[in-house]
Amino acid sequence: MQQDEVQPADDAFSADLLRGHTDTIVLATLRRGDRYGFEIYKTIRDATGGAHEIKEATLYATYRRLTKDGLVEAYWGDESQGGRRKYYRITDAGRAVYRRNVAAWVATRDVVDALLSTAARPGASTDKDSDR
Amino acid sequence: MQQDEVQPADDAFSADLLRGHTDTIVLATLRRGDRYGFEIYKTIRDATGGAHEIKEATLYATYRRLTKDGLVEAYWGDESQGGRRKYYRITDAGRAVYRRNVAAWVATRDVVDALLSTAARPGASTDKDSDR
DNA sequence: GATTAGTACTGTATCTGATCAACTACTCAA
DNA sequence: TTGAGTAGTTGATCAGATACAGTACTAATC
Repeated sequence: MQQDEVQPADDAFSADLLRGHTDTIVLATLRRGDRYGFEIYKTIRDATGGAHEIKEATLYATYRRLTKDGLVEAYWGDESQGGRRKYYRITDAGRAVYRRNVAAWVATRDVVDALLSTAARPGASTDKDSDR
Repeated sequence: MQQDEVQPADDAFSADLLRGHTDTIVLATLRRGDRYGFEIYKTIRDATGGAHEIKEATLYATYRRLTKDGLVEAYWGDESQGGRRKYYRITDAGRAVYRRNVAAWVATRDVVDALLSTAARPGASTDKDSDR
Protein backbone atom coordinates (compact mmCIF):
# COMPACT_ATOMS: atom_id res chain seq x y z
CA MET A 1 0.00 0.00 0.00
CA GLN A 2 1.04 3.57 -0.63
CA GLN A 3 3.69 2.37 -3.00
CA ASP A 4 2.96 5.19 -5.39
CA GLU A 5 4.23 7.59 -2.79
CA VAL A 6 7.96 7.62 -3.18
CA GLN A 7 9.76 8.40 0.02
CA PRO A 8 13.49 8.66 -0.56
CA ALA A 9 15.82 9.23 2.33
CA ASP A 10 16.83 12.68 1.15
CA ASP A 11 13.23 13.82 1.15
CA ALA A 12 12.76 12.77 4.74
CA PHE A 13 16.09 14.32 5.60
CA SER A 14 15.61 17.48 7.59
CA ALA A 15 18.79 19.43 8.17
CA ASP A 16 17.56 20.56 11.54
CA LEU A 17 17.99 17.04 12.82
CA LEU A 18 21.69 17.73 12.96
CA ARG A 19 20.97 20.52 15.39
CA GLY A 20 23.38 20.43 18.26
CA HIS A 21 25.87 18.37 16.30
CA THR A 22 27.05 21.05 13.91
CA ASP A 23 29.82 22.09 16.24
CA THR A 24 31.02 18.53 16.55
CA ILE A 25 30.94 17.98 12.81
CA VAL A 26 32.98 21.12 12.21
CA LEU A 27 35.46 20.15 14.90
CA ALA A 28 35.72 16.69 13.37
CA THR A 29 36.56 18.23 10.01
CA LEU A 30 39.20 20.48 11.54
CA ARG A 31 40.81 17.58 13.34
CA ARG A 32 42.07 16.46 9.97
CA GLY A 33 43.82 19.75 9.39
CA ASP A 34 43.20 23.45 9.01
CA ARG A 35 40.43 24.42 6.63
CA TYR A 36 38.84 27.64 5.51
CA GLY A 37 35.16 28.25 5.95
CA PHE A 38 33.89 27.54 2.50
CA GLU A 39 36.09 24.45 2.33
CA ILE A 40 34.47 23.01 5.43
CA TYR A 41 31.09 23.68 3.89
CA LYS A 42 32.04 21.80 0.73
CA THR A 43 33.65 18.97 2.68
CA ILE A 44 30.48 18.34 4.67
CA ARG A 45 28.31 18.68 1.59
CA ASP A 46 30.43 16.17 -0.32
CA ALA A 47 30.72 13.79 2.61
CA THR A 48 26.97 13.34 2.59
CA GLY A 49 26.99 12.57 -1.11
CA GLY A 50 25.38 15.91 -1.81
CA ALA A 51 22.15 14.64 -0.32
CA HIS A 52 22.63 16.91 2.60
CA GLU A 53 24.16 20.20 3.36
CA ILE A 54 24.48 22.41 6.32
CA LYS A 55 23.65 25.89 5.20
CA GLU A 56 26.46 28.37 4.82
CA ALA A 57 24.91 30.80 7.23
CA THR A 58 24.65 28.04 9.80
CA LEU A 59 28.29 27.14 9.42
CA TYR A 60 29.62 30.67 9.54
CA ALA A 61 27.57 31.23 12.67
CA THR A 62 29.12 28.07 14.03
CA TYR A 63 32.63 29.28 13.26
CA ARG A 64 31.91 32.47 15.11
CA ARG A 65 30.61 30.58 18.13
CA LEU A 66 33.52 28.15 18.17
CA THR A 67 36.00 31.00 17.88
CA LYS A 68 34.31 32.93 20.66
CA ASP A 69 34.48 29.85 22.88
CA GLY A 70 38.14 29.31 22.09
CA LEU A 71 37.58 25.92 20.48
CA VAL A 72 39.08 27.06 17.19
CA GLU A 73 41.45 29.82 16.15
CA ALA A 74 40.99 31.83 12.99
CA TYR A 75 43.66 33.31 10.78
CA TRP A 76 43.59 34.86 7.36
CA GLY A 77 45.22 33.21 4.38
CA ASP A 78 47.14 35.25 1.83
CA GLU A 79 44.84 38.14 1.17
CA SER A 80 47.34 39.52 -1.32
CA GLN A 81 46.00 37.21 -3.96
CA GLY A 82 42.57 38.73 -3.70
CA GLY A 83 40.41 35.82 -2.73
CA ARG A 84 40.35 36.12 1.02
CA ARG A 85 40.16 32.89 2.96
CA LYS A 86 39.78 32.66 6.70
CA TYR A 87 41.31 29.48 8.00
CA TYR A 88 40.38 27.74 11.19
CA ARG A 89 42.59 25.68 13.45
CA ILE A 90 41.27 23.49 16.23
CA THR A 91 42.67 24.21 19.67
CA ASP A 92 43.43 21.85 22.51
CA ALA A 93 40.21 22.97 24.14
CA GLY A 94 38.46 22.20 20.89
CA ARG A 95 39.86 18.70 20.82
CA ALA A 96 38.74 18.11 24.38
CA VAL A 97 35.24 19.32 23.59
CA TYR A 98 35.24 17.23 20.47
CA ARG A 99 35.98 14.09 22.46
CA ARG A 100 33.21 14.87 24.92
CA ASN A 101 30.78 15.65 22.11
CA VAL A 102 31.51 12.39 20.36
CA ALA A 103 30.78 10.57 23.61
CA ALA A 104 27.57 12.56 23.92
CA TRP A 105 26.64 11.72 20.36
CA VAL A 106 27.19 8.00 20.92
CA ALA A 107 25.07 8.13 24.05
CA THR A 108 22.33 10.08 22.30
CA ARG A 109 22.42 7.84 19.27
CA ASP A 110 22.06 4.70 21.35
CA VAL A 111 19.23 6.16 23.40
CA VAL A 112 17.27 7.14 20.32
CA ASP A 113 17.97 3.80 18.69
CA ALA A 114 16.74 2.05 21.80
CA LEU A 115 13.60 4.16 22.08
CA LEU A 116 12.69 3.74 18.45
CA SER A 117 13.61 0.11 17.97
CA THR A 118 11.75 -0.91 21.10
CA ALA A 119 8.55 0.49 19.71
CA ALA A 120 9.27 -0.65 16.18
CA ARG A 121 10.00 -4.20 17.22
CA PRO A 122 7.68 -6.56 15.32
CA GLY A 123 5.21 -8.40 17.50
CA ALA A 124 4.24 -5.38 19.54
CA SER A 125 2.43 -3.75 16.67
CA THR A 126 -1.25 -4.15 17.45
CA ASP A 127 -1.52 -4.52 21.20
CA LYS A 128 -4.34 -2.02 21.37
CA ASP A 129 -6.28 -4.07 23.92
CA SER A 130 -3.68 -3.65 26.58
CA ASP A 131 -4.70 -0.22 27.66
CA ARG A 132 -8.38 0.29 27.26
CA MET B 1 45.96 16.61 34.66
CA GLN B 2 42.34 17.43 35.23
CA GLN B 3 41.77 13.93 36.46
CA ASP B 4 39.86 15.23 39.42
CA GLU B 5 37.23 16.39 36.97
CA VAL B 6 35.06 13.37 36.39
CA GLN B 7 33.38 13.29 33.02
CA PRO B 8 30.89 10.45 32.89
CA ALA B 9 28.74 9.88 29.85
CA ASP B 10 25.65 11.28 31.52
CA ASP B 11 27.51 14.49 32.21
CA ALA B 12 28.30 14.90 28.57
CA PHE B 13 24.72 14.06 27.80
CA SER B 14 22.85 17.15 26.79
CA ALA B 15 19.14 16.64 26.38
CA ASP B 16 19.07 19.19 23.62
CA LEU B 17 20.85 16.73 21.39
CA LEU B 18 17.54 14.96 21.05
CA ARG B 19 16.10 18.11 19.57
CA GLY B 20 13.97 17.32 16.59
CA HIS B 21 13.53 13.73 17.65
CA THR B 22 11.17 14.29 20.55
CA ASP B 23 8.14 13.98 18.30
CA THR B 24 9.39 10.71 16.90
CA ILE B 25 10.16 9.32 20.34
CA VAL B 26 6.67 10.18 21.56
CA LEU B 27 5.09 8.68 18.47
CA ALA B 28 7.20 5.56 18.94
CA THR B 29 5.90 5.22 22.48
CA LEU B 30 2.30 5.67 21.36
CA ARG B 31 2.70 3.08 18.64
CA ARG B 32 2.73 0.50 21.41
CA GLY B 33 -0.63 1.68 22.70
CA ASP B 34 -2.41 4.67 24.15
CA ARG B 35 -0.66 6.41 26.98
CA TYR B 36 -1.33 9.43 29.12
CA GLY B 37 1.11 12.29 29.27
CA PHE B 38 2.88 11.56 32.50
CA GLU B 39 3.10 7.89 31.56
CA ILE B 40 4.97 8.74 28.38
CA TYR B 41 7.31 10.87 30.41
CA LYS B 42 8.04 8.02 32.79
CA THR B 43 8.37 5.52 29.97
CA ILE B 44 11.04 7.57 28.25
CA ARG B 45 12.79 8.30 31.52
CA ASP B 46 12.88 4.62 32.45
CA ALA B 47 13.89 3.52 28.95
CA THR B 48 17.07 5.51 29.28
CA GLY B 49 17.86 3.92 32.60
CA GLY B 50 17.10 7.15 34.37
CA ALA B 51 20.28 8.66 32.94
CA HIS B 52 18.25 10.84 30.69
CA GLU B 53 14.91 12.49 30.71
CA ILE B 54 13.00 14.73 28.43
CA LYS B 55 11.58 17.49 30.55
CA GLU B 56 7.89 17.44 31.29
CA ALA B 57 7.33 20.87 29.83
CA THR B 58 9.02 19.77 26.64
CA LEU B 59 6.81 16.73 26.36
CA TYR B 60 3.57 18.54 27.05
CA ALA B 61 4.53 21.09 24.42
CA THR B 62 5.17 18.17 22.09
CA TYR B 63 1.74 16.69 22.82
CA ARG B 64 0.15 19.99 21.96
CA ARG B 65 2.06 20.24 18.72
CA LEU B 66 1.32 16.66 17.72
CA THR B 67 -2.35 17.13 18.52
CA LYS B 68 -2.50 20.36 16.55
CA ASP B 69 -0.93 18.60 13.58
CA GLY B 70 -3.36 15.72 13.81
CA LEU B 71 -0.68 13.14 14.48
CA VAL B 72 -2.23 12.14 17.79
CA GLU B 73 -5.68 12.40 19.30
CA ALA B 74 -6.27 13.28 22.91
CA TYR B 75 -9.06 12.10 25.14
CA TRP B 76 -9.65 12.32 28.86
CA GLY B 77 -9.60 9.27 31.06
CA ASP B 78 -12.15 8.85 33.84
CA GLU B 79 -12.10 12.23 35.50
CA SER B 80 -14.65 11.02 38.01
CA GLN B 81 -11.95 9.37 40.03
CA GLY B 82 -10.22 12.67 40.58
CA GLY B 83 -6.82 12.10 39.07
CA ARG B 84 -7.29 13.44 35.59
CA ARG B 85 -5.36 11.73 32.87
CA LYS B 86 -5.26 12.86 29.28
CA TYR B 87 -4.62 9.95 26.99
CA TYR B 88 -3.09 10.15 23.57
CA ARG B 89 -3.75 7.91 20.62
CA ILE B 90 -1.62 7.89 17.49
CA THR B 91 -3.48 8.51 14.26
CA ASP B 92 -2.85 7.09 10.81
CA ALA B 93 -1.21 10.36 9.89
CA GLY B 94 0.92 9.98 12.99
CA ARG B 95 2.01 6.51 11.95
CA ALA B 96 2.95 7.77 8.50
CA VAL B 97 4.96 10.62 9.96
CA TYR B 98 6.56 8.21 12.38
CA ARG B 99 7.76 6.02 9.54
CA ARG B 100 9.20 8.98 7.70
CA ASN B 101 10.85 10.28 10.85
CA VAL B 102 12.49 6.96 11.57
CA ALA B 103 13.89 6.96 8.04
CA ALA B 104 15.12 10.50 8.61
CA TRP B 105 16.69 9.48 11.88
CA VAL B 106 18.52 6.56 10.31
CA ALA B 107 19.79 8.82 7.54
CA THR B 108 20.88 11.48 10.00
CA ARG B 109 22.48 8.96 12.30
CA ASP B 110 24.52 7.45 9.49
CA VAL B 111 25.60 10.83 8.20
CA VAL B 112 26.81 11.94 11.61
CA ASP B 113 28.49 8.60 12.19
CA ALA B 114 30.25 8.92 8.86
CA LEU B 115 31.33 12.51 9.46
CA LEU B 116 32.65 11.78 12.91
CA SER B 117 34.18 8.39 12.34
CA THR B 118 35.98 9.57 9.23
CA ALA B 119 37.77 12.20 11.20
CA ALA B 120 38.28 9.95 14.19
CA ARG B 121 39.52 7.00 12.22
CA PRO B 122 43.06 6.08 13.32
CA GLY B 123 45.65 6.47 10.61
CA ALA B 124 43.89 9.38 9.00
CA SER B 125 44.96 11.80 11.67
CA THR B 126 47.50 13.93 9.84
CA ASP B 127 46.83 13.39 6.16
CA LYS B 128 46.75 17.05 5.35
CA ASP B 129 48.05 16.46 1.83
CA SER B 130 45.26 14.14 0.74
CA ASP B 131 42.58 16.75 0.40
CA ARG B 132 44.18 19.47 -1.63
C1' DG C 1 34.79 46.25 -20.58
C1' DA C 2 30.31 44.90 -19.07
C1' DT C 3 28.06 40.84 -17.59
C1' DT C 4 27.61 36.64 -15.35
C1' DA C 5 28.79 32.84 -12.41
C1' DG C 6 31.31 31.05 -8.80
C1' DT C 7 33.97 31.62 -4.61
C1' DA C 8 34.21 33.44 0.09
C1' DC C 9 32.70 35.80 4.00
C1' DT C 10 29.47 38.69 6.91
C1' DG C 11 25.36 40.56 9.31
C1' DT C 12 20.40 40.96 10.54
C1' DA C 13 16.08 39.06 11.35
C1' DT C 14 13.15 35.34 12.27
C1' DC C 15 11.48 30.81 13.49
C1' DT C 16 11.29 26.62 16.13
C1' DG C 17 11.85 23.67 19.81
C1' DA C 18 13.69 22.92 24.48
C1' DT C 19 13.71 24.44 28.95
C1' DC C 20 12.78 27.13 33.30
C1' DA C 21 9.90 28.48 36.59
C1' DA C 22 6.08 28.74 38.20
C1' DC C 23 1.13 27.33 38.86
C1' DT C 24 -3.40 24.43 39.60
C1' DA C 25 -5.43 20.30 41.38
C1' DC C 26 -6.07 15.84 43.03
C1' DT C 27 -4.65 11.52 46.06
C1' DC C 28 -2.60 9.37 49.78
C1' DA C 29 0.14 8.71 53.82
C1' DA C 30 2.24 10.39 58.09
C1' DT D 1 -2.96 19.44 57.75
C1' DT D 2 1.15 19.03 55.88
C1' DG D 3 3.97 17.15 52.40
C1' DA D 4 5.06 14.06 48.67
C1' DG D 5 3.81 12.20 44.47
C1' DT D 6 0.95 12.28 40.36
C1' DA D 7 -0.87 14.93 36.42
C1' DG D 8 -1.36 18.67 33.51
C1' DT D 9 -0.72 23.67 31.96
C1' DT D 10 1.15 28.27 30.84
C1' DG D 11 4.35 32.23 29.93
C1' DA D 12 8.92 33.71 29.28
C1' DT D 13 13.27 32.92 27.58
C1' DC D 14 17.24 30.95 25.25
C1' DA D 15 20.07 28.88 21.60
C1' DG D 16 20.73 27.18 17.18
C1' DA D 17 19.31 26.89 12.36
C1' DT D 18 17.93 29.30 8.53
C1' DA D 19 16.33 32.94 5.24
C1' DC D 20 17.69 36.82 3.28
C1' DA D 21 20.57 40.28 1.88
C1' DG D 22 24.84 42.20 1.17
C1' DT D 23 30.11 42.89 0.11
C1' DA D 24 34.13 41.67 -2.56
C1' DC D 25 37.08 39.32 -5.44
C1' DT D 26 38.21 36.12 -9.73
C1' DA D 27 37.55 34.08 -14.10
C1' DA D 28 35.15 33.18 -18.17
C1' DT D 29 32.18 34.86 -21.83
C1' DC D 30 30.32 37.92 -25.10
